[in-house]
Amino acid sequence: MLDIKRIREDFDGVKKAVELRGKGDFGLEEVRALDIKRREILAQVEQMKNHQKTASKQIPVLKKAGEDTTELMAELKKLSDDIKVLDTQVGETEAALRDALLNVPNTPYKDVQEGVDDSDNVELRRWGTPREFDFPEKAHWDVGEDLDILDFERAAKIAGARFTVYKGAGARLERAVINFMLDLHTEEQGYTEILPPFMVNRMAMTGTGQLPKFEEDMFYIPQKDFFLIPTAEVPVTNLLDNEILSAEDLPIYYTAYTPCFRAEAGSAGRDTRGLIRQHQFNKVEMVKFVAPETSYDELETLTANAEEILQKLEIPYRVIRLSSGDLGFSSAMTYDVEVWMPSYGRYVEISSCSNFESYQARRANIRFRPEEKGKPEFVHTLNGSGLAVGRTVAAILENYQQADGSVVIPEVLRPYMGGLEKIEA
RNA sequence: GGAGACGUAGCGAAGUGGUCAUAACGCGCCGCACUCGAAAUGCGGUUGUCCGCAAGGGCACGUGGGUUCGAAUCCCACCGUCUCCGCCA
Repeated sequence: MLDIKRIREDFDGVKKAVELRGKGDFGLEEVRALDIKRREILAQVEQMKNHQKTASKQIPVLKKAGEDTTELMAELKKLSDDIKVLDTQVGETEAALRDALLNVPNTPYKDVQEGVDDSDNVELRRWGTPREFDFPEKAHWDVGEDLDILDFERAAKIAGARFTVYKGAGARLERAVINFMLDLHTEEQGYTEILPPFMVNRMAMTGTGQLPKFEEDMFYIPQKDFFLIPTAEVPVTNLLDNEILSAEDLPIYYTAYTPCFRAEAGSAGRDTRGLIRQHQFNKVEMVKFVAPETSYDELETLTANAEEILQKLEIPYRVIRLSSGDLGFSSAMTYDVEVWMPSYGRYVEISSCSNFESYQARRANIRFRPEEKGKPEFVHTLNGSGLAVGRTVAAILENYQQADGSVVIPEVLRPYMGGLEKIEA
């Protein structure tokens, strides 16, 4: 969430920045009103508490001196009741303020171009050249089914639409991709591997910004008030919630493989075939906790770390910067990495790398001490997919397919496939 | 799931209704003194947050309620940890 002091001191600036996202009102006026109300009541009740405290301490003294305290106690009883009423008001106002604040999105970074939606996104660079096929290329779901390594029909029997069963070399390919990505991040890029819970509580979901606004996108376990994680970002970022790190601890780089669960409410009819949009998919995620002044440099290296995977897999991609209107709720700036998908005839998102600045850190209360004895400050958090595994497998199946229906295994993955060079029917 | 114990500063731990919570005591850490230097010793310092221009004040003893003039202390609920039993991979 945003700093209430910043909203207090630069209301118009914040309002203008938030409105770059379009999509109407974010309740900033309400935030301002609640903030004022809260401070008014607070000043009053704190003064009363001070009196209550001082007077209460007199009671044992007076009693010892043999004086009658009945009258004083009656007076303080009245004061105590009044304080309770005001305290309740403070609590309610504070809760309302926090709720309102949680619904205000992050302000876009200065480099983010103003825009309405994804049509205003800016392409920054391309890598590789899309392959020219000398045969009619197939979509990955056909490649997979023809090779008997993907089974969407049987997945539908046991679960429903938007699920996949991987089989044989397909299952192994998925696992190979996961291991390849994790090894690259941990052995060459300096990340520490985390294997977190796949379910989290409400507080964690609020810390990274999925709640309260996007509850309908999540799978929920009412029995325990748990949510299935929509991304490893949630458990891994919240790992450090309510902690104060020392300056030497930073930067912290974590990477984690997890399945991800998304209800995909509101995307009925979109990407209904294949691996692109599933209720459950695998992803390797990178998460960074860094000092504020370094966070935009860290975003560049984070994105480069994701790109390196596609370079090593030798699959063409491009990098775009999201416009203010396409930016995620908690993000200040986001680069998407998009992989070339022959069946789509275009680039498809495979990674999203974002700098959240202090927005998540403030929600999750993740701080560090810039100087030994100094005041704690909020860290900056970043994360990026490195990469979406199902989409990577889809891209491999499409980009590496052969005229005879087989699929050549990218060289870097062969050690993870027991030396297998090609998947054949 | 059943029974019990516990949750106070970085750690250990005291406090069981009042004028003890920047919280006894111990350890750790930082500074100073002593020393050529170190150890030992001595002295001092070691939470965060909110309101306020400031002076100053409020809050926090796992979390949330309740009782009371006053709660770390009494009561209720929840969360977590540990032990035993049951079940289970």
